[in-house]
Amino acid sequence: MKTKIAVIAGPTASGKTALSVELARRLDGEIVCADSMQIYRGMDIATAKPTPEEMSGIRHHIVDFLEPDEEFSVADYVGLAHSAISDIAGRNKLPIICGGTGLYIDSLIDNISFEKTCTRTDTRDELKRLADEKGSGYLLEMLREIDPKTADRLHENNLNRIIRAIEIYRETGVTMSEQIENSRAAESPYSACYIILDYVDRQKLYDRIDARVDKMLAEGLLDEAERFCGLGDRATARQAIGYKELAPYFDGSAALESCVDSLKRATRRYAKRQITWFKRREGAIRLAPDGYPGFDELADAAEEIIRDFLKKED
RNA sequence: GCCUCUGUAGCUCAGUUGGAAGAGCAGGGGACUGAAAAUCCCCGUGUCAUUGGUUCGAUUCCGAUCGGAGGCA
Repeated sequence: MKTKIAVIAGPTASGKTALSVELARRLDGEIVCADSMQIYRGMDIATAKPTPEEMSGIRHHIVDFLEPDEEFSVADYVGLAHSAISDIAGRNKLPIICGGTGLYIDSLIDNISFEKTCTRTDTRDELKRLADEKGSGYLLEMLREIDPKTADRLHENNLNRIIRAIEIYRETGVTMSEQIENSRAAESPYSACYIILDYVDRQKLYDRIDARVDKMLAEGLLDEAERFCGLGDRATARQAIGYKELAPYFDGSAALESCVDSLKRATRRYAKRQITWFKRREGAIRLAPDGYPGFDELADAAEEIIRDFLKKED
C-alpha cells in the first residue's frame, strides 16, 4: 500500500504557499517544503519564505533550519523529506509537498536513490583547475573515455555537469549513466496527486513577480541582501535570487533602479526554467490560477481533485 | 508660421554607394540525477511611418502627407 501524498508545484510567485496552507487546513494536512533556498535561516524576504502568519498554525517541514554557509543537496533533501512524510502519514495526516524546486520534488516522489559516498570532494577542485588550464573540451574528452553515453549528452560548455560526471566515477567506480539507471531501481513508496500551478497568461505571472519584488523591497530586502552579499563565493546562499542582483548597488557600480530591474528579470527567467521543468511531468494535473474568478474557487478545485484522489483505492 | 533633424524587430539603434535587412536588450523554446533560485544549449520576416514619383528594380533617391525631437520667430 503506497503512501498517498499531494504535491503543489509551480513557478515562483504562482501562489503555491497560500494554496497549500489552505489545502492543509481543509484536508488536515501538513506541509513539506521543496525549496532549495527556503531551507536557510535568515533568508526570509528574498526567498518569500512563508511567515508565521501565512503558515497560520499549519506545520511546515524542511524550512528555515540550515545556516547559509552550510552545504545541502538533493540527496540530503530526499532523506529528510522521506522521514518527514512518514512522520506526517504516521499521524494520519496528509503530507502536502509544496515548492518550486523541481529536481527535489521529482527525486523525492520518483524515489531516486543516491550513492552514499559521493558528496563534494577535492576531485572537483582539481578538475576545475585542469579545465582552467586545458579547457572544458579536454575534460569532455576525458569523460568520453569513461562514460561515452553521458559525454554525448553534455555540451562542452556545461563544465559543472562534466566535472560532476567524472567525479562520480572517480569517487564511486560507477559511471554516471550506470548511476542514473541504478537510481531508478527501487519502486516509489508514494502515490502522488501532482498539481502544477500553470498560468494561461504568462504576462499575469510576470506582473505578479514584479509586484512581489517591489513588496520585498518595501519589507526590507535591501538590509537582508546587504547581510548576505558578504558571504563567500561558495556559499549556497549567494546563489539566491535577490542578493547577487543587488550587489552592484552596494559596491556603488550601479543604480538601485537598474539592479531592481535585473532582479525582476532574473526572477522571470527563473520562473521560465521552472515552467519548462514542470511541463514535461507526465500525469500531473495543471491548474491555471488565472482561470478562476478568485482564490477560493481555485482552492475549491484543488480540494476536489485531491479528495477524489484520496477516495480511490490504491 | 518657418527651418533642421528624425520615423527600420516589443525597446534602443545599425545598415543597404538602389538588387527583397541585422546587432544588443527584452522575449520564446529546450536540457536537467548530490551547488538546481545553479549550470548549459537553441531561436531574429519585420507592411524598413503612409502615399505618389524616378527606376528593370526603392526600405535606400525625389515630392507630398502624418507622427516625434530640436532651433528661429
